Amino acid sequence: MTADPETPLRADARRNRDQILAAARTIFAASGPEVPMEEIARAAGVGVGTLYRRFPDRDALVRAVAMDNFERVLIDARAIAAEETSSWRALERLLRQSVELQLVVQLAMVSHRALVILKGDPEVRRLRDEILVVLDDFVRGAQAEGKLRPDVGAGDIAILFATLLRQMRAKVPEVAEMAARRCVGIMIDGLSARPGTALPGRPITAEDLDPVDEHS
Amino acid sequence: MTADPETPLRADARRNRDQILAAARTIFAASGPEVPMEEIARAAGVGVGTLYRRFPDRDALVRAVAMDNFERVLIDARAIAAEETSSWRALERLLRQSVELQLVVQLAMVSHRALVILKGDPEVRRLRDEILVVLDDFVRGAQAEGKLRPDVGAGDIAILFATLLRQMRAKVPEVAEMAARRCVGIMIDGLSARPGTALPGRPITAEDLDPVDEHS
DNA sequence: ACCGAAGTGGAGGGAAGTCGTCCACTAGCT
DNA sequence: AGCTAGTGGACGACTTCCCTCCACTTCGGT
Repeated sequence: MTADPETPLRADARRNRDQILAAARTIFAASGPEVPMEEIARAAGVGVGTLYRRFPDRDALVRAVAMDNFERVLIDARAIAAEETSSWRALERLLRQSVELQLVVQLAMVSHRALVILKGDPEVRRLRDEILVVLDDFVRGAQAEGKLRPDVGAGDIAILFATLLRQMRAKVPEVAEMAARRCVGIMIDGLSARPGTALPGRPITAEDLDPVDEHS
Repeated sequence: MTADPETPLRADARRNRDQILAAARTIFAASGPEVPMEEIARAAGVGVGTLYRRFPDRDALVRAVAMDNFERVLIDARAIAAEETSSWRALERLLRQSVELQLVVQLAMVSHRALVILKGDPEVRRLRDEILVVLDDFVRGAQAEGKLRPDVGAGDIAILFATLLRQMRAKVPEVAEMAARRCVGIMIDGLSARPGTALPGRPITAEDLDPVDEHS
């Protein structure tokens, strides 16, 4: 999707395609994979027609965005793995960076609709699994270092993040419930006092919750 | 909404009303405040007509559910406050209980649509603030006990949970972003190894992520 | 310069899904 | 037994989104 066009694709077309992908990534991240196609087109500065010319339907777009994102993350993860010597540090960096780079979408894609769309695609699957492999290395490594609690797996972390960064639409009752409990457990530990890392910014107070305005 | 009907309301009508509220709570929690009214009616075992008779429109229902939930939580919180001597323990209990009792909705209600609906209602507002007061007590108390990291506020926790239990639809860029970063920070601390609480269940692995099926 | 192919945008037909009303009918209360 | 509150679900109006279609613009090679 990002590599082998049958025909080289004209310069401006290429640019538009990228803009669409970028816009879609942002918008999907913010509002889920069900936003009107037109909104994406507008954000990308193109007409719906162009959008549909490049991506036959919504599913194709979702797939493309997913691929694009997985690729970025995978590249990041590998770069980190190469640079960092401590697995714990690597893990930490990966997670933090994921937030900044809106990995959100990527894991967040686990949004029922998107899930169904991506589920069948073997390419997406493959990429996802590669990422999980790297993540798993980090996890095991960090645990060997004694920095990461031994009772979590790569899945825990993936879920924890997917859930935190976006909602985890309840699905499989059992797993989902347990996952929720564990996340809470982890977070509670994260909250309990001890020489941990300092949090960025300032404490968010009850007042800060109010100024949640509109923009539409 | 839960207290002073103008007319006593007939026995079965009362029952239906409660069932509707219960169903709505569950469904809203699972799928957000935009689900078709009919779905709620069906889940409650009544016809749409009945639903509309009791709640003029969607907003009224959302409001009622919110009130109902806030009330429950407030009662719970106060009960806990009375029973528990340690603020940290109280906080812990409140948070865990919130998951089980689907406080979800309640904080989760912060879902754009719902937010707008509830924003204006002073009654809802009042309840919410009362809850925050109790929560704030817990927080300060737990911090005084040295059990809770001193650099978080009641807002942090509210956001952390609202976000974790349901998605936090990005809104105010600045606050939301900072909040996200802090949540991550907290979770990372929660993840770092140390004599913390044991997590329930077993580690969730990468494989566990797959069996996410449909049901529709 | 020029021209043909590639690319573009957005109006609009049509499908899907919701809302909330309306009313014939049922079941509580006295 | 009778009166009235309460019930359910069919239904028409409406909204929202999808994606096609095609007249028009732009690119890029000669």
